Amino acid sequence: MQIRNGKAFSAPTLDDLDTKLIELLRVNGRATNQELADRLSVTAATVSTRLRRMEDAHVMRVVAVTDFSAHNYNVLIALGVKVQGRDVRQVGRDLAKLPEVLSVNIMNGPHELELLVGLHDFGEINTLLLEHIAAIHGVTHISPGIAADIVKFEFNVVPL
Amino acid sequence: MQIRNGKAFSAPTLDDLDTKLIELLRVNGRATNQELADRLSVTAATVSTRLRRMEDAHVMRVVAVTDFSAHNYNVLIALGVKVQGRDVRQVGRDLAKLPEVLSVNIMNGPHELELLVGLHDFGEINTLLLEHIAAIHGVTHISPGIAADIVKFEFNVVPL
DNA sequence: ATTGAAAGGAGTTGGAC
DNA sequence: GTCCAACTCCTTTCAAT
Repeated sequence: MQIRNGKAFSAPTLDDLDTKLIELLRVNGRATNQELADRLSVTAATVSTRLRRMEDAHVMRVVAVTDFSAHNYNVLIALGVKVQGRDVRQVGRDLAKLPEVLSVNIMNGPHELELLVGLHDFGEINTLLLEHIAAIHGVTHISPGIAADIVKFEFNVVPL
Repeated sequence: MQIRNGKAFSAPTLDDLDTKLIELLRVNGRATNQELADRLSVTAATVSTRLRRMEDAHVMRVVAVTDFSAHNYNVLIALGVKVQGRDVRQVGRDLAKLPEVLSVNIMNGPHELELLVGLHDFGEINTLLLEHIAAIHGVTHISPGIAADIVKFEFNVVPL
């Protein structure tokens, strides 16, 4: 359970049909209601109702995703960031606004924040670190150099 | 440039219209072609052509994403994993198959792999660590306990 | 909660610019 | 590459079960 708009909010239970709809939309988010209906042996009207219900309940959303190459992100780097004198979460949100920053995790470790950043080339690393990240209030230390490669990036599970 | 099906493959350049279409589909992936067309002052036929072209070129995809709560992932944990005697990438792929594992990054640091895992509750942590992760060939050490919280999880940039 | 039918709306294709 | 127009197909609504 979570709080949304100041009210307690429970996600409705997903039955078999809901789950199967999500599964199909994961493969093709622009499949027509009719196509989904045919595949699951229900009517398009039912699909329409179910999808609306899930979207309204913020259980599922259909969105466009793009390839790394479409953004020309050829270099992927993980960064540890130390924070002092400011709320960690707030610093994290500031960092998250940078377009190069793909993910921001708050950690209980030597570095309060851990970032995954995408760059067009290695030449950008200094600009990014010095001008963009180090410039943010509260950031006291950056540990770069730990090049990362992504094996799995589960975009199907996101906070909405 | 990348290699796909044994052939050199260059993503087509995205012009203004393509970019704006993606932007709109990021907000609502099930917007109708007509709606997109109206907003961008072109015809639905043009939108149809552009979307097909981008999907065929694997530049963009529209997919369903679900909320953490829909999966009942209430606990989020980052894990460092040490690997010995086996290819790191291969171990990473094995770990990626576990449903709890949301992301797998290959790192050049003390831990060769870094995972982000989702759990239904803290009680699951022992099962996950001992029975699922430690059981994978090549895994020699796990550093748990660094609880994580996600500020940003950029699902809009994924390998397709 | 699902259905069926009907009316309005949307998608695609081919030909012209 | 975009548009127009026509045809086909889809979406939504509402009464009924």
